[in-house]
Amino acid sequence: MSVFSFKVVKELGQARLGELHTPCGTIDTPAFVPVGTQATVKAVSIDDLQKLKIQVVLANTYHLYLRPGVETIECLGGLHKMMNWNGPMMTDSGGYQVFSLGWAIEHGVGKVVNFLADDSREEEELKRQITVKTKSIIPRQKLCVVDDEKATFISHVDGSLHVWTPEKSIEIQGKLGADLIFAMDECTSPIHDSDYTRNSMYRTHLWEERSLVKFRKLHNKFQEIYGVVQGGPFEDLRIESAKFVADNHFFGNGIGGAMVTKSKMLEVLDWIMSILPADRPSHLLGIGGIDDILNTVGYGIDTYDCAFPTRLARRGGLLMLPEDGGKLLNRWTLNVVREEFKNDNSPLSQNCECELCSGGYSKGYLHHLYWAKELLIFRLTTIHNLYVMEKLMSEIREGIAENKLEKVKRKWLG
RNA sequence: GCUGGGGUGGCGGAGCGGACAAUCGCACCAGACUGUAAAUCUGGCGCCUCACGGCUACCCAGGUUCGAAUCCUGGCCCCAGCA
Repeated sequence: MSVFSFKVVKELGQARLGELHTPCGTIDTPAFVPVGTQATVKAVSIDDLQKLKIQVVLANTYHLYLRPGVETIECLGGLHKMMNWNGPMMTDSGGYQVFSLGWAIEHGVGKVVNFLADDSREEEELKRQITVKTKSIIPRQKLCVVDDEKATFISHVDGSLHVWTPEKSIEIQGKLGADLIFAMDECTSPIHDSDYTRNSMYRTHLWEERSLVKFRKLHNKFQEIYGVVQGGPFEDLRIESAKFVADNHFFGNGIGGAMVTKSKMLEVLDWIMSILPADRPSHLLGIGGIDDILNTVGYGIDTYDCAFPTRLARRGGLLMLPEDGGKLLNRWTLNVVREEFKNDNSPLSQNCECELCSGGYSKGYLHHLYWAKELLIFRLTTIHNLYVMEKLMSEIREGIAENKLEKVKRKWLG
């Protein structure tokens, strides 16, 4: 029997409570996966992560390949040992960097387009907005170009050129040694049209086949691989891509790519989740807004990774529990950077039990730490935001277990 | 006292006759952030106005000029070197 397995413990509608078994431990799902791109969740220690009951972290293959380099990581005993994390781990394939270092720079957009993200406008209006936006973009030097064979990166570290292929990604992911790895894909831009997205999707499928071939050749029993569904916001493409992932022998279903808007994301999940094998774990790549998670667990998503909560923390954005006034309207965020907190002697929360909130730190002090660029702010706020994310996930799990997921959703979404 | 240099928006510091409400930093204010080029990025930042636009400004007082932060005269102040 494989050391890997995924067991659905309980279903509530399409939402499910699961156990994702890996050689490094079991992940209770639904779970949030903090992002530790460079083999560290920025600003916090492994001890911090363990106290926060973080179950699994995700690192980035491309970043680690550039620095410190694969050989060094092997010298240091592999990714787990190097970063002193003995729990389950994921690595991304580098496919997202085709977008973030390529299309995102060229198109001047994020994956969920900020100028479209807040509502569900008419299709025509969306297209018009995209056209307007596209015309206003100032071209900048992108750091990745892509063709069917490969992605070619200009290193953001030193400007050197790097050819990136599915085989290379899988080989390196094998050497890094994360438990759960991803097939190489191309993440497209929200601004790409259906023609580009279609061609890109076929390219991704070829890359995923190549990833699988390489992965099987490695005969590594201590890793499992996820496929990735692409297809942008287009129904026919998403369905075709979901079928592709379903038909290939992946351990898990990854769902990636341009969601364009929050409401489109739900449509996408609606199209694909019934196609993807339900006995596999499903991972929604790069999504981790509180509303996004609450709105998508009901489609059967098991794991989420996202840089947002930890990045937000470093910018002074503190996620707020519903008990402390966190709601959709304020994006569950309190920004201690703002002047109104300068002389605020009150603690952030009476309900949160994280190190920041239980440690007697006032909002005014956090405001000061931020502006004084004191490093403590990063650790405290990151711990807090991860605590809130974990609280959210544990309440979701409890909600599914006790048939009260709707109540949990109402509590958080308001 | 002599010689030389200088006084510009909260600060530092450009500009040296029109394109200057004044480059650029810093500081400050606001917004963004979703598989982390991210302790980052984008705006704003004299006064009035949602805006078009208007008003007051480059130590002070005069002057030259169609036009002055920029040139001239006088004053006040600062810095460096020499006595």
